[in-house]
Amino acid sequence: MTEKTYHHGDLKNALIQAGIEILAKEGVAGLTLRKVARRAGVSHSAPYAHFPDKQSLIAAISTEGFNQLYTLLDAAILANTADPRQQLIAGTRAYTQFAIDHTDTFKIMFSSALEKEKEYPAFVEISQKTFERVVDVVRACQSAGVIRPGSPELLAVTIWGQVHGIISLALEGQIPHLVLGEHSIQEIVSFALGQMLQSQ
Amino acid sequence: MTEKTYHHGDLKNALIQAGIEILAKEGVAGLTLRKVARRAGVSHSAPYAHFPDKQSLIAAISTEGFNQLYTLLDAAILANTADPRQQLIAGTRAYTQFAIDHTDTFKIMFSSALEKEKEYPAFVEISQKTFERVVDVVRACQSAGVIRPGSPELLAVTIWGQVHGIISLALEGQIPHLVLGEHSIQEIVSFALGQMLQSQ
DNA sequence: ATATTATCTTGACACTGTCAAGATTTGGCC
DNA sequence: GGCCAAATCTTGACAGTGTCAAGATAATAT
Repeated sequence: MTEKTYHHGDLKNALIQAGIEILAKEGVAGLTLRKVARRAGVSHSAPYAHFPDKQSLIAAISTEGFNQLYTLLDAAILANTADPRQQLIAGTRAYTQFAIDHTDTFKIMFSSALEKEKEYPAFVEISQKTFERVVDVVRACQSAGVIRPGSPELLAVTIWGQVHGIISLALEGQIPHLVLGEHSIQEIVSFALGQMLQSQ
Repeated sequence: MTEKTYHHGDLKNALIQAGIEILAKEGVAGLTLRKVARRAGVSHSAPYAHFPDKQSLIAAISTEGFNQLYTLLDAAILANTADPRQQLIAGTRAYTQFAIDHTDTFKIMFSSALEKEKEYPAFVEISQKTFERVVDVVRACQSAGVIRPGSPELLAVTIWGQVHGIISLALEGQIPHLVLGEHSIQEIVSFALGQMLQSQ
């Protein structure tokens, strides 16, 4: 339903989709406005009818990435409503898996929008919503005595930061073979989270 | 001693320096080979006598960034030889401060070299050396009973990952105002580290 | 049905990374 | 010292990029 349409269809979504595909196949460096247009079967400046500039397309792609991430995260959390600790573990696992499965989308989500980030309300919204979901779980963990009292937002930043940091270092090849040779990313993240929960 | 030299001098270092300056003033997006050449007072393709391509220049800039980071980190550690826990705290603080003071250099160090990273031995070396320094401190902490036994490399990844992750999220504007409004990055990192040490 | 608007194409511009060819300088070697 | 080879730098070119202006085409509203 996104490609049949005659002279134009919902190009906007087609462009976002094309961008995600290029990202997956050619990486961040291969993501070009003209290439996206080509892949969507449209002239090189057609995208300007839908996005004021490249940054804006990237923001849309990032937003879509966050939507997918949120969906996965939410599903993982909902699948473990009985046990807050398990919600945190499953959520973390989902987050990590998303980064592994969509490496370059993940990279662009957390790198390019930059300071102009606030100019894209949809991005800000889903980004905050995602964070809020983490805070929810932290609160549940606090109620269950799994995490000690204190600002759930601050604690969420702490936990999210650790998971995010380990993933980032791994994706950039910064984790030495000594470690990555013996443990998968999931294992390292899981170990770190376990350590963190132990201190509560 | 880097600029007097007649027709050419040690252009290589001048280019690296120019790159760092541009990074500081115009950000990652503003870092252009031709701009670097211009700033070094040289023609647009002069850099090719010293770097095979742009990636290589970026690798050199990143390497220099790591050298500076290592120096700061090492100084912080050496200033607290009496107390391993304090070494970890001071090292973390130095790392964080470097990221704050040289945001775009920090970003490029951990983002662009990418998979080709292994093609730049100097980068790999200082990068590993820096990590080893963290491992050293972790070992000292273990000896002092500040950190529990276990693979110091894995524990180092855990700690470094957390610090790095919080910094990354902060630099990308991903930490909500609820948190960043009340605490500085240094405070958040410090809080996280304190939490981590408590679990040992 | 016509006029307005949204969408898309074509063509251009400055800028980028990169390469080839030539000029200039340096250093080693007689 | 003077010459030759290598290193260094300049000039000019190329394809590719993001972006904009002008025009063509389709959809929508009246």
